Amino acid sequence: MASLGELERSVMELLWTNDAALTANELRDTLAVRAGSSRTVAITTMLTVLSRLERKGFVSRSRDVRPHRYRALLSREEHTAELMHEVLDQSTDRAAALARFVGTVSEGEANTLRRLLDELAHH
Amino acid sequence: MASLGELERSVMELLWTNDAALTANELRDTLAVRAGSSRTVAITTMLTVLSRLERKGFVSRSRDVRPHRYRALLSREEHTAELMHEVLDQSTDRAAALARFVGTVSEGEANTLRRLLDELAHH
DNA sequence: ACCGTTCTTCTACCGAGCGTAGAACATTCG
DNA sequence: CGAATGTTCTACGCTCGGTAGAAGAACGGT
Repeated sequence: MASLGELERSVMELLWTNDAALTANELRDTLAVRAGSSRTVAITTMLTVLSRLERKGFVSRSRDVRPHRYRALLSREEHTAELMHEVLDQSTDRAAALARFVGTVSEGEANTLRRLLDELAHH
Repeated sequence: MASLGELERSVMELLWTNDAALTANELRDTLAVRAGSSRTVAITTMLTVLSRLERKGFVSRSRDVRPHRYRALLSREEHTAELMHEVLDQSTDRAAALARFVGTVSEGEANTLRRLLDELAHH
């Protein structure tokens, strides 16, 4: 389960909230603004992080344009769902784990799940 | 989200499948047997790992007996459920994330979820 | 075609976390 | 008490993530 560092995570957050593919400089600047200049990194730092994210399979890079543009390979929701599956896969008794999980969700979230499963049943 | 290393994880696996509280030596020996002697660590290594797991809040240690005995604070299923919640908490749109999750679950698991939610509704 | 500017890659350092275990200290038992 | 057993202290090496400079590549204007 490839994990993310703090800066890597911040970058993914930006990519997840921006549908368009962004450049390293756009990401760098947006990050600086969003985090109140407490997060102003060198452009090379941003590029290193993006390369690592690419290697880990979190972002894709358009090499045919200059400057290169990056975007998230999965949406934030897809990513979350994937992580939930990975976590669940570590369990030996999936049903038991699901039971614990369901047992600790809020009433509202339980209803959300019921509705989702209902829709699923009706294709 | 405190994460676990490979050896730490192996130790937790042993503790999760053993209801009784175990000693460092018992864990060391069991580990050696289970992993076909490819995983024979020094007893001090085991003790270090257990101390770290204690600090991280994964195991409790009985200091009043000698040798000390260790056991998992959460069951494997509780741990899995907790991780699922942590993952879900990282999402901005929980319902959307749940939708993705439910959408990628097997038919059998969907039925398990329906049954669990049903039981939940009937207190 | 040239040169300055912009962009990318290469290389490297640091700190933290984990696997690893020896040395030294503490406790128990015969 | 002394030997055996158990625990803590300290420390080293490795990998990973944050960080960025130096060097190389490509572009844009004249």
